[in-house]
Amino acid sequence: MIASKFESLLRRGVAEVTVEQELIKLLESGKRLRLKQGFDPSAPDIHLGHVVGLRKLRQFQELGHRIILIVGDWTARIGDPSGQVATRRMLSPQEVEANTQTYLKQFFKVVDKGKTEVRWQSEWYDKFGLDEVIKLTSKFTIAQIMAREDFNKRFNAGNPISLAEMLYPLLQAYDSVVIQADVELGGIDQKFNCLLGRELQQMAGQPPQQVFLVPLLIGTDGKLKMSKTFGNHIGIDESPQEMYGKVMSIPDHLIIDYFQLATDVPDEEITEFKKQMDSHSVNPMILKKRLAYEIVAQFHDVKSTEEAEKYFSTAFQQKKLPEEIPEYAFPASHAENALYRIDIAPTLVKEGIVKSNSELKRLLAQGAIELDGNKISNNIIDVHNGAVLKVGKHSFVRIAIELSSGGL
RNA sequence: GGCGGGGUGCCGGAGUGGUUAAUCGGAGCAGUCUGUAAAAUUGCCGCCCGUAAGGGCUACGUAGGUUCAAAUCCUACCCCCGCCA
Repeated sequence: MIASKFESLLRRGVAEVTVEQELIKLLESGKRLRLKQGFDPSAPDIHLGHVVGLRKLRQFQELGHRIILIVGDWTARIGDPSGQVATRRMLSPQEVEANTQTYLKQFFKVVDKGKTEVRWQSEWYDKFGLDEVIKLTSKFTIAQIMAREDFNKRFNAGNPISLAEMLYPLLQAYDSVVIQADVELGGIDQKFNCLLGRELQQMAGQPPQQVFLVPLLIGTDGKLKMSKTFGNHIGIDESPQEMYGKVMSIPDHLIIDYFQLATDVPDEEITEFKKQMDSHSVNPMILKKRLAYEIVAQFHDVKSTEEAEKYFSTAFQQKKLPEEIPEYAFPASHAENALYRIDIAPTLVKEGIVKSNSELKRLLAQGAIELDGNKISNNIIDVHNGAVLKVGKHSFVRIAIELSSGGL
């Protein structure tokens, strides 16, 4: 039985704990635990999927434990072999540094900086000699490595696996030895690497770390795990509006998961939500708005969160214009009764609102562009200063007339 | 070292001399519907010019060549994968 004070920590938003009983013992011992979490400075932006684990880290911190954040500046060179992505290019030290700073900044939006120790793999791997590499690699067999599911799949599919990739789990495991981790936290896809850490620690005469695995959050597409590569992520550095909108666009079946994994909304309430959804006694959209609020409020202040909510309501639900519309200059040829003739194409393309003239043409043909609420089909239009263009579903542009001296 | 297979658009994957800007699927974008959900349905989906019809340019690993005409044939080179050693 889990002691009630750890119930939520060990149950909610947890995929698997190895070995649970031992972790409970550790928690109860009153010892200040060293929790390890690594990251590769190759893709610096943290998204909601990462937050699931980060929130756990924070919970541990609240219990007085210490986080050791490993900057994987060496493993980043190899590239995490999860998935079948091709070998990544090596990053320059400058890139690593820049990515790390971005990462840390975002990381500490969730995790308590004061209770975190940041360590770089280069502290130990820069000095690693070939003899040590051989020593390390000789502790494991090909069969052990091939037991890893994704390697196995790739191998059987005839896809290449470089030897360097095999080194990846070993390096990650060795990190645990160096920092003497009590617990390693990671996504469920990290299981293999984390378990290897246990083995290596035992070989080194250390008590093996407990492995705390969190589920993978499904991305906004509702199918794949959230990842920047898949373009289905909600970045924690995004604006309140973007974030709010993205949460609103997730499929209904993710709502409960998101509540559980990414918010502090109490379990009882979530259970109630689930009941309501199952019995169709609530419009899921209502629950989603609550969800969006809860999520955005974690990364932005209350005021901006409320503004984002309001923006969503006015701009999308009531189809009114949002309050803040970016303004761009449109050169006008001539004026007549305060109407200016402009060509919207150059400015829209220049500002990146549409990708190309061809793109704009398509949008026009498909009725995707509105001028003050009316669809337009031509890029040459007569407008008054301050008119608003809506391009596609998301973009609004306020027209600022710019009179050219020459005229057209 | 030997033998075999392969490099096509964002991805997967057809195509083996002209009718191919390149079948099809996925992703994406947009319209309708709606709760910026799902499902459905329609259209678009290299770039540029043109209101349009249409025209031009660039593109099938790289560089040359054959041909009126090449993603498709030839030569060289680069890269990838597998098997054998």
